[in-house]
Amino acid sequence: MTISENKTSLCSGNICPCQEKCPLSAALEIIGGKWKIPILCALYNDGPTRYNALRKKIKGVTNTMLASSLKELEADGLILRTQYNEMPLRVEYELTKNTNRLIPILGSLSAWGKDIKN
Amino acid sequence: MTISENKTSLCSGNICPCQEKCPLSAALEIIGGKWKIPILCALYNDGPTRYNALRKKIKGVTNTMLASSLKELEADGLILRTQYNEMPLRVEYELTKNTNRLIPILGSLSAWGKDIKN
DNA sequence: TATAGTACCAACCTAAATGCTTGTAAACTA
DNA sequence: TAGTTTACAAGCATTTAGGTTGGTACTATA
Repeated sequence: MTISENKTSLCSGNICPCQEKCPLSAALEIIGGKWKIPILCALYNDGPTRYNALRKKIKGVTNTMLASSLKELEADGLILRTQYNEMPLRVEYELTKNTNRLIPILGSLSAWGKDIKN
Repeated sequence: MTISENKTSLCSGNICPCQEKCPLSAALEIIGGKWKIPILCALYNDGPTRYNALRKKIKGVTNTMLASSLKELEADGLILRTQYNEMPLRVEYELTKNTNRLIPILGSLSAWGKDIKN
């Protein structure tokens, strides 16, 4: 019945639609939400950036959303938080190596999203 | 001030974080939501599939969600709906060419999502 | 002492996404 | 003619994401 073809697996062994989390859905959840991509893009474009500088660059974001999104991105290993105990306090955020491997994939997605509009 | 480097642009001209929609965010919105990826995976794995077959394969999906997700995917050009006026009515859904170009990108995302867990 | 800057947190509320239940049309089948 | 199957749709409830407001702790500078 089921013919085993040499297709690219989207779920690495598990067949989607899966009950347990597949890595694809996991990845999309990590970068999902309204502010994650703008944050990643800002850090990608400008390198290490301070909290308030991010607030100014990302139009419309609130303290609540920026702080919680940064926390989640840090917990997921996508960004690195470095605190300098100066006065006043300085905190810088930057992309990690994991995220740099993600960038070209997002680039492809962006190109696909551009094409599909035509 | 701004040094023009030869980085991959994620937003094709516009600099994220952007006020207007960038193609990357557009792409993520199209494939976002709880059921879009399971639907695409099911159609990718099994080819043209009927409505009720999708319901059985995708565990936990409701009629409301399946019907509305299919409609959105069709409106966005990701799936093709074909109706056969037999008795009883038969409707089949399948991926379009646009979606087939998306598959390898999702494969990369999946691989990245798998790696990041370690 | 007063003011201002930095990096956040917490409580509350709204709006959007998702879920549940029931209903319907069309056409065969017994 | 009643029942069955298929592919949905409408209405309402619930859950979750996101937004608003206001505040904290620390320290420097005037």
